[in-house]
Amino acid sequence: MRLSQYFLPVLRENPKEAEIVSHRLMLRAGMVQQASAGIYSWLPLGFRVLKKIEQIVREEQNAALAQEVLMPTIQSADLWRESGRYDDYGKEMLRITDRHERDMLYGPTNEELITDIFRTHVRSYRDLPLNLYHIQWKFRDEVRPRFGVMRGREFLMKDAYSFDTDFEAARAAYNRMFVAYLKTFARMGLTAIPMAADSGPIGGDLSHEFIILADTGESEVFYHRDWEDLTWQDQDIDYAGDLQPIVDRWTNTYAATDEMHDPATCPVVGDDLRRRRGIEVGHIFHFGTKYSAPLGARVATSDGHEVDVFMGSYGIGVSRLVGAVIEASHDEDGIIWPAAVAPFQVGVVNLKADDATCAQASANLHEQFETAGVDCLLDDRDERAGAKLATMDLIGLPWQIIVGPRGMKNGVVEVKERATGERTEMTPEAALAKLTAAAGG
RNA sequence: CGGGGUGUAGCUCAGCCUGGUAGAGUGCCUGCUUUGGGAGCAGGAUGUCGGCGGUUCGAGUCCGUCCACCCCGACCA
Repeated sequence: MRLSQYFLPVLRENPKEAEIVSHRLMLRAGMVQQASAGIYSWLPLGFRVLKKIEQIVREEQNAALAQEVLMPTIQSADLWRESGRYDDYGKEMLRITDRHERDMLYGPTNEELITDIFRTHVRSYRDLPLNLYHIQWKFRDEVRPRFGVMRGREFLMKDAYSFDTDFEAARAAYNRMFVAYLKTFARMGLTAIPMAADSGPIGGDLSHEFIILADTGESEVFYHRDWEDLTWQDQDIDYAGDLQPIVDRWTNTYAATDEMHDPATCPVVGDDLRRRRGIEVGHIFHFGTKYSAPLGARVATSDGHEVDVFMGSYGIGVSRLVGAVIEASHDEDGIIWPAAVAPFQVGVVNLKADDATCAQASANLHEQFETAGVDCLLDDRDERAGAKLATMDLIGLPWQIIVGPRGMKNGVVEVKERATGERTEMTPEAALAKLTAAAGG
């Protein structure tokens, strides 16, 4: 993509409505535009990142034996009356009336709909286990939306729902999602710490929030310092096998949100106990028959009984993650995208647009990256060098190739790694080879 | 939902107290000079001063009312 043709409305100054860093940077980098409070349009750069994150989530859900469906944003109130939640759910639920005066709502969540799908089609234990997920926009009419896309009213979310005949099978389903979440966040370059969460009486120990650490996080978290050395080692997971050992390994070390943390009973003391802020990016929990019972979602067991199906639900805040990644990865010059979610892998900067040698060399590099399947943004605008470099730092592509007349005299370009600022001179061919390899192309 | 605040050019803001021709910086357009970290000079375009009502000879400015947005708290993926 050539920047001269790309819609990237960057701002030099901070819009005043944005307080926290991810919100500021997303507006300045031309990723989103607020449409109204807590509701955003996604511009090309932001949309690319959103889709990258969504795709990673999708791939890991599929790998973990979940199947993708798509449920609507607008739901009928009838199902919610059946589950008893129509009156319970407060003003966060956006209620709508259609032309026939029927009560409708913009879904804040999908337990009712998915349970309806299940009860309509599934009658036997032989059809289980089953896990259905979708990635869809939701709406919660928060009193006070803030933090940009991290706490919007409209947000893109993945939620999965598992169905099992008994608690032990439900635990296995829970474990599959637990491990899938570890893999998902690790792929995005994030360390997400699973923290025991309050699930009420039904869930037992089967409720975890996945929290990434960031100083601007919304909530306070406590954890053993061993977490700082615990990183996910990529490995092939057999989702049909027993995942309990992996889950145990990732739950044995203390970590808790402030609601769950009790200094009186906390097993970690002194320097070992770390206290920081975090952002919740995922939440998984088992809720048993809470919805299956009122909605009549039952299956026949092998011995001919009928049981209310055991369910769990597993959410990931996809649009929130865009902001969360930035909170976790930026500096004073702008965003620093982890490669896996970067909108482009490489930015080629032609410092001098009217220099034939530079123009040729940068255009060649751009074309060769595209041919190699590496997303590349070529800054071919007739701008000052400083402005172009500042823009490139702001939008945070993992690698920059700086092509200028000074280097071209010696046949070299400069390769800059955004995260470290480290610059190396090399020939364009070497730069191409290095970054194509780095991008896994 | 309680408390506080802000709406003036694409963006950041001054002007309002004390009513009298709509401003600055940046961005944008044109030209020239520049060209390795947001350049210099010259010229140019841009506003229903958030909406409605009122007071006044006259309202961006005073009064009323509505709306939008932001911040703190409570609440939440």
